[in-house]
Amino acid sequence: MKSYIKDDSIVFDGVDNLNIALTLDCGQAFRWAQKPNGAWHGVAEKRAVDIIQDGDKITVIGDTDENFWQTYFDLDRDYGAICEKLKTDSQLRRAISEYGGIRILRQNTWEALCSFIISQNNNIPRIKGIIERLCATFGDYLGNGDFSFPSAEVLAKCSVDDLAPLRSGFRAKYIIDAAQKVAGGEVNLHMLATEDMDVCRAELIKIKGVGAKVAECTLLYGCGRIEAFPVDVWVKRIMAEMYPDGLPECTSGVEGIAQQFLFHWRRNTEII
DNA sequence: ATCCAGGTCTACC
DNA sequence: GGTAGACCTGGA
Repeated sequence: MKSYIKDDSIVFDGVDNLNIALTLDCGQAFRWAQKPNGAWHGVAEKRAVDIIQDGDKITVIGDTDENFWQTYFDLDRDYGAICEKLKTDSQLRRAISEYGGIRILRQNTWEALCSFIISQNNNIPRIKGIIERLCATFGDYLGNGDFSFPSAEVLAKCSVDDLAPLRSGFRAKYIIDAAQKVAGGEVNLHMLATEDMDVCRAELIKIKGVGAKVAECTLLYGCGRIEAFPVDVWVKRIMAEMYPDGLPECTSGVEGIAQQFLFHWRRNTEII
């Protein structure tokens, strides 16, 4: 793969194992939407961009920080090798044959934590709406109708009443507790990329409204921890139906990537 | 109207 | 230590 800057865009040419539509619209990020012209528009941290895919060529329009987007799309990880290993299992082989272009995004940790707190006992359209209102109300205006994701410091100063416009329901108090603990240093997000997984889980669960599932999603989508394994109702079904004796050995160390393929396959396939 | 949505907290065994 | 029930909101 090579990458280069052209005007206000970055071009990644020769990208393997990346399907932009699948990756941006598979429930791991909530701020991307496809425009009528086919481009994917969204904001990551303070960067509002359009993204276009043409075969193995990805163009990021509106930003020129190659390193940021290379990391965001996890382009330094060898998904080809990981998928080969996972295909040892026949059911994963089927899932990968249909959803092989999904990559795990390396999103900002706070943004992922906050987003998955909002996701609990909720549905995707409403999750997106709440996050949109969160950014529009408390984020910085970036122009063209886009807003940055608000910092923990800003939200730590808010009350439950301040968050009323979000219509996030009982989750408002959880967002504030997370913001206060992160901004105040009681919860250290920086350690989550490298510390022992059980230490990381314990750190995140200090936050009210963060249980095993949200903690695991934060580690997987917000810290690059591909060994994290979020278990929700769908994954519970998968485990009961397909892996009653536990995950196959080939998923060891990359459980989160395996989970993403299986989750998507199970949700989108009628017949088991 | 009633149920449900990529869960978690609380109360009680 | 483990598990029913409640929980904001809005679309089906």
